[in-house]
Amino acid sequence: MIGSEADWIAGTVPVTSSNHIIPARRTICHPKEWSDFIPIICRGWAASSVTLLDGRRQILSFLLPGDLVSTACLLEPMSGRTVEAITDVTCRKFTRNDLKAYLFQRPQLLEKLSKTWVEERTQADQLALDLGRRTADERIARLILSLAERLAKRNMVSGQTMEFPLRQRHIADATGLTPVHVSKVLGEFQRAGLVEINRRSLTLINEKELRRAADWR
Amino acid sequence: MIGSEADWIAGTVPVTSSNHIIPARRTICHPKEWSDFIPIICRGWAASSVTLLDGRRQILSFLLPGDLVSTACLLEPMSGRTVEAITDVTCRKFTRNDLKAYLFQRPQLLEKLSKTWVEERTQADQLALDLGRRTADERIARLILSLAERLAKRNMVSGQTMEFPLRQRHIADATGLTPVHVSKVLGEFQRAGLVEINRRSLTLINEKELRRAADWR
DNA sequence: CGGCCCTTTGACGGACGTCAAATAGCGTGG
DNA sequence: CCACGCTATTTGACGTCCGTCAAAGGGCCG
Repeated sequence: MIGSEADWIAGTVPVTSSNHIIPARRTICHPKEWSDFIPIICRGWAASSVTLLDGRRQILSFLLPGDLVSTACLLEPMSGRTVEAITDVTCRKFTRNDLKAYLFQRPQLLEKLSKTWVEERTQADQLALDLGRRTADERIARLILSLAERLAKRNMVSGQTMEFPLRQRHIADATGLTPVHVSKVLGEFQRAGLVEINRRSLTLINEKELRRAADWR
Repeated sequence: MIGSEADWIAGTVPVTSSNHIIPARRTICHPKEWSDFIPIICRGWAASSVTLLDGRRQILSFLLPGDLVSTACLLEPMSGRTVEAITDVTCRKFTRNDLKAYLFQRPQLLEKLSKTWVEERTQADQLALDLGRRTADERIARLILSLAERLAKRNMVSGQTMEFPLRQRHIADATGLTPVHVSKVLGEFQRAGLVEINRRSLTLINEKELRRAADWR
């Protein structure tokens, strides 16, 4: 949990919290039950998503250690999202009211909060751009690079390799593609010597080329 | 500007502001120049979008009278977005610092702000779901319905017909499609008797069926 | 009248989805 | 340890939705 985005809250708030351990594939928050608690991920990976009745699903973000589920729901409850553990997850739940009271007495924390808000908004904008206007290759390459970047900030990368517990259906749901197509693209990436994936770990072999494929910057 | 989302700020804030008139097709805010001013639309339609170097563009939201450009950039500047007038637009620009000072002294306004934040976040989630997981027909139908709903809140619908100044390329950029395909889908919608569009105005002929096409609820 | 942008339409192509079958992992229980 | 059942991954054939390209017509304005 080093250098993560939500340190300013996880580390500093002396507020009632309770710890939980959720096994992989179990849901952490149901779309209805966004009521009074705000979870922060302490260990493991999770996904925050929205789903249609017929099963189509869109992952909005992956949650890594230190991440708040969404800063937008800090002050007001927000519904419709499902948060689901990808690996076994340890999380801590804060009660919203305590957190709110605490925050409103510290303007400089609100400043920090609004910075985080802007970041989150920017992420959302980029997601829309990706889904609306980028090709499958670009989307997947960008997803890998952005995860690598976030993991690096948390010291969760050694050399060029990192833990990578995502299933291809997670990647598919995050990029608006099908698992089959994801498999094909990842296959090409590996055959082209851009990355290597095995046993739940990913290595960036040719980061430069991967960035080119991602149209990165 | 009746019943619009940002009334709580546009109507109540006694803060320095300046009025501007921007002709159609002109840009209101450049991606770089998000510095110190926050525009609110008073009259006309605008679009807020992000673009890639090669010209691919994604519209993130349409701005109607009363709309703030984005609540996320109220307290902190945010860059990367372009705001562009669709019709002639009258807008008012507030200076961020004044607004900030004003808000921080009124906790109940901050509450209101955070409610708006949640709404905006929910919109963003739905946009991602649309772009990632819905068909062209669904996306277009939903866009029309959501605009109709927003216009209705502003008393800008008479009967079932409303001003509708969007060009098909706006719809395309908002839905992640091409203008050509938008034309085909709108053609089908009209031939199927769902809507009628002419001379920059739109009439809902068969709203029920349109909702079905949109998979609306 | 001429130029520009928008819209419509059709033919064609390509990116991605669907379906299906084969293989590989992986955890569980014997 | 093996057997098993489940879930992931891979691969190929095929289909479809949507994009591309091009041409023609319409509306608007100088």
